Amino acid sequence: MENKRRPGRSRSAEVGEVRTLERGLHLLETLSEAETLSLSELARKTELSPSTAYRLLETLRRRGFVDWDEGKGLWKVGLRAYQVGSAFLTRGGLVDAALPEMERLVDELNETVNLAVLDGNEAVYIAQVEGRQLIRMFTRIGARAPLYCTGVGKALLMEHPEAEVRRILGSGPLKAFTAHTLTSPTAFLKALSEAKAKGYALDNEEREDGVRCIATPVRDSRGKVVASMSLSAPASRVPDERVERLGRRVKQAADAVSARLGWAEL
Amino acid sequence: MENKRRPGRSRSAEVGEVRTLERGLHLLETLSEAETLSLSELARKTELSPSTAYRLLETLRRRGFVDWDEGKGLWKVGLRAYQVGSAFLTRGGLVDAALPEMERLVDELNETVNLAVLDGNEAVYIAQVEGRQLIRMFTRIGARAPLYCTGVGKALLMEHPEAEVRRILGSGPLKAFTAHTLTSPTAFLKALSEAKAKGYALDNEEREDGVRCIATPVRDSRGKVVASMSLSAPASRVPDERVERLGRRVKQAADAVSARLGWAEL
DNA sequence: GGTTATTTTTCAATACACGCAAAACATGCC
DNA sequence: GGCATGTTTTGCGTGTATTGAAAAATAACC
Repeated sequence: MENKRRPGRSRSAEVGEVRTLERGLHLLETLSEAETLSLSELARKTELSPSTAYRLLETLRRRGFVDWDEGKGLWKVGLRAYQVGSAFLTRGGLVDAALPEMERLVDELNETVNLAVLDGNEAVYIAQVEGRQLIRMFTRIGARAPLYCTGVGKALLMEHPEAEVRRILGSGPLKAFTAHTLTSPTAFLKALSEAKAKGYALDNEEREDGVRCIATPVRDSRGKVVASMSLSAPASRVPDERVERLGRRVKQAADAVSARLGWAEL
Repeated sequence: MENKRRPGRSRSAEVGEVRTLERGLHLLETLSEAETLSLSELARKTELSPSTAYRLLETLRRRGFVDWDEGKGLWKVGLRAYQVGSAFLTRGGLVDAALPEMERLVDELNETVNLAVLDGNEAVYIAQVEGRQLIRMFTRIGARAPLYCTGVGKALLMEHPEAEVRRILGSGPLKAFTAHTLTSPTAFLKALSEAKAKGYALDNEEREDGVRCIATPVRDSRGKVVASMSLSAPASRVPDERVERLGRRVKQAADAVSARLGWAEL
């Protein structure tokens, strides 16, 4: 009685294996890995018969997912694929892409990890994985924070030209949250260039007494900084001699997310 | 004897219509247009039976093209779709060629600059550099916009013969987005020929109240219009007396991109 | 102009995607 | 709780849409 449903099940594939669609998607993937390919190359790489590959490509072309270079009979990824794909980032996909790495960081270091994006001249937290330590950070998803006194803020600005950073900061002295807050644009720019040199940004109790953050940028497939990832912890657990190591580790995690998004470093 | 092959041919589709794949792609498109959708909503919108939609989605999910929100059974576009789609940008180098000029424009004028291409009878934004002004445009990368009420749209149509423009516009009155929208094909054609004469197209709050755009075409090495570049700003910052100057400047930037692509004017 | 390598089209056979229907699962409502 | 309504998932037989072989067109090479 226990294997009553076996016969039907074993017949062919698992649920949700529609061969035709899989083949089409495989063609798309293959195309995206190489710049351009001819039909025969594609057929070879995907192990499809040329006629099948041809018809599938033709279907993809009609829908705009691939393009055909009239001149030299080569196929490439099309505009519609780009459009559909770009929905990923705008629909909160960044968080999905980042969460696994963030969780890994938390598992390993047991401190809270945040993800933030730039909005206007503030950082907005869009994801968080909490460490299991008793002490909690207050940052919440959706919360906003100034750029000049947070790790995520610095990391988001790392690639911006100095002139623009100055414009964002404004001219006046910056509001001090703690005794450590950098209140002059010039001091901030100096800290920023140090961060750039090291590859990670440090917030040394600049926003909140007793809290240090280490942050690095996350890039999209074109290398543009679209977010930043930070590790926040009580200053006591981030002594100077540990900063360098943590910085490298956070950078590694952020880079892994960037890689996931298709960024090929250098 | 002459219609010997009829029976076989008329039986079903044109060459290159693989229904299963088309349905899968249609699901992807539908998903990319809405935030997130449930299976039943998707099935309804795509006019597929729930079981079919389910199996196709399951296949897309296995490949990472869509994701499933475990919590509240909703589907969304997945990471692999993004990865595959972004290959579109690294292919002709259009965006690479344009970004530096776009950034220069933004540095100089401090307004948002967009790059769009023609797809069917719509414009699709493929790159954007945001100005540092507080006011934001809503256009997002990957978004689509009508041709008749946007700067980029007009610029894309500038070289098209009148008959074709008419065909694209259709016969009926065009949907009005604002009080300024040109709703008759004839009025639009007049505006278009003015744009042609001046070398740049103006969108005078035709899509959105209070927003003006100035756009010019970008050409490939053969002189064909492959994209258009626009500057968007609050109408208050683009008074009539400044339009001419801005138009020349945007044209200069777009021409520089065309040159980069190998176009030698005249 | 023949030889080889591709891209398209034709065509018949059958594997496969399909939709129905029913089962599992989830919600709400009295 | 139990009954009703809605959605997601599985099972299964049917018929058609997808398939690969092979041939026909096209191009590329020397």
